[in-house]
Amino acid sequence: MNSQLDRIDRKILRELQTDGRIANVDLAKRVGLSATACLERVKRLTREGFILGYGARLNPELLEAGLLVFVEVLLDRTTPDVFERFKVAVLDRSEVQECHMVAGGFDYLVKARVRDMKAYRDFLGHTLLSLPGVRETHTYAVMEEVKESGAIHIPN
Amino acid sequence: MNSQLDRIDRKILRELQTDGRIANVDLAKRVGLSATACLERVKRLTREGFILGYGARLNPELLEAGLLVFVEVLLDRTTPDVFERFKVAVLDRSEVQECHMVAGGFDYLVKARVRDMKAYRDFLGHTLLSLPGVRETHTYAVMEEVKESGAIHIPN
DNA sequence: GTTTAGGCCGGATTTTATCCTGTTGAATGG
DNA sequence: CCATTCAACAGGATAAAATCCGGCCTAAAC
Repeated sequence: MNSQLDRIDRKILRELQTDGRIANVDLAKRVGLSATACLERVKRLTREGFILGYGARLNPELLEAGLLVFVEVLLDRTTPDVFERFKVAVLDRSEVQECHMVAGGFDYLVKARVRDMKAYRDFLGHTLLSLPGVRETHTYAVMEEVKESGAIHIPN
Repeated sequence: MNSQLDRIDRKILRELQTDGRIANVDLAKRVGLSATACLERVKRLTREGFILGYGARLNPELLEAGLLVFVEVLLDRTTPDVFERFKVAVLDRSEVQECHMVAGGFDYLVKARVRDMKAYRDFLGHTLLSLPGVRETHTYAVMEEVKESGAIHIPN
């Protein structure tokens, strides 16, 4: 842990990660500070880049995004610009929640949410496979989301 | 899209997903409502389960979680309770951000953030491989995070 | 020993959330 | 067709929170 963060800073980050909309007054009580001191710390943590922003957690089930899929993508490395073009395409597609370049048996791992299998077929065909340079894909449909917190662990 | 959501509801969800800490007054201006009407909608969206909560987005680079890995896990299906025990273990480990049971060539896909490769070795050895019933794992270390929004797409 | 700076607190002020009331407009039923 | 009902909204009043403003304390620097 960054030594510039003391116990209270870390507690603030944990609390805000859990409930990003907690009132500063309540947050101050939880961490044992006055509202003023607490607010100053939150501002500092934001200024220094520890806190990147805040967001609502939405329910994919109710928002026509009930099917979660992971797709491994292998590119044809002989084609110029494939990596760049793939990135641009992925950034442009709102179904894609995450895309990571990985070291290992393939090039990119894509996490996408779509309405159903039909929507996934469209996504695969119209977006992924229509890109030149995509040599191979493997799709894994999620049957059960065991853990979804996305929270970063912050030690005490 | 769920037909009970109108254009304004969807705009509210988009705004809150982007900035979960926007003041209700400002949100109301953006969506073209009075503060009262806007607040009522947010409460309804929460009551009906569209909004699950709010969270701060933290910077993993600064929080000793700079290495992102995905691990495919194949379980030994002849051992009783393997699935249940695996789930419990995964829920207990704070490095694990996500864990999904998938259909395909393996059983679980785990997303974890650790400090570095050394920490990952510990995680793999002490957590994953020490579980009885884990037959095989494949690790993919992330070299570049192309997209990380995690945002759910909400049509206009 | 004095100065300086950082972090904290409590009270004052501004801003925001929340409550309350009345209006509008659309749908319903006589 | 008109009266009734209901849902959603707006605006003002009040409660709560954020933010600002000195002042205090401590530790480090000089």
